[in-house]
Amino acid sequence: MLFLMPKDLTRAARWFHALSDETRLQIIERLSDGEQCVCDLTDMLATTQSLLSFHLKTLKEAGILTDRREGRWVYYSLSPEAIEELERLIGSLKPRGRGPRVSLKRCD
Amino acid sequence: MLFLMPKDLTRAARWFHALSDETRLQIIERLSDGEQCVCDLTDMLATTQSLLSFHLKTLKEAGILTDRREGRWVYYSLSPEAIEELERLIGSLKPRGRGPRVSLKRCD
DNA sequence: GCCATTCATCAATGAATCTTGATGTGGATG
DNA sequence: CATCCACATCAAGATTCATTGATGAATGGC
Repeated sequence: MLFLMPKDLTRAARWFHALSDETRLQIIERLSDGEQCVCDLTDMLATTQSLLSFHLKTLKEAGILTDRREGRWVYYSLSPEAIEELERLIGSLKPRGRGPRVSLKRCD
Repeated sequence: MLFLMPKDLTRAARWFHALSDETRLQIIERLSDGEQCVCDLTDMLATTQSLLSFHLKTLKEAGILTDRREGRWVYYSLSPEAIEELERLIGSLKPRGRGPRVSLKRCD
């Protein structure tokens, strides 16, 4: 039986929460082509600067993005490790063929 | 450039939201060994029956679980298709190597 | 130093979500 | 039919989250 430690469960829940917003998914979409500065993301994503900053922070705190300041500008990019981690996680959610397709255990 | 249609973005956000709760992840964990009835899940997961029902509904509406009634009992199980879909989705979030590791575009 | 630009943060509002406890529903049993 | 059991649903309160608008911090140009 799979048994994620509570700490991992918490982390997983946080990750998924970070991904549970359309704007944040759009940000990730944009970043999958490479690094972008906040100013360009603002143009592309039709949000306010303040709101975008909030979403970027959410993704960064979840470990999905990293940022890099260069002069006045801040560039965000995807953290490849995080995405791999997510893939592993999803994999672990998969039904193991082992168990009977239909429960043999009766409840009465 | 990846470009998820808005409808897919919405669906993806809903999926991730369904996975963004520790109790729901525990439910999935339990179900990855096979079908379980609600009564057993209640025992395993230290929640109230009512709350568990709420979370099961959330996962079911997201398309992650299916249910099957048998007499007085209801059995829930993971929907394999949904998990595969999720894997594909995660895959699509991956940074494509194509873009420059560091943005070439200058902002001034 | 002074001002403009880029981005982050804060406070306040409203919306969505979680949680609880009570009630409802459908199946089984007698 | 009456009752019990497994589960779902509902209403109400608590909490978390998204969004807005204003302010703050850091950088660079003058």
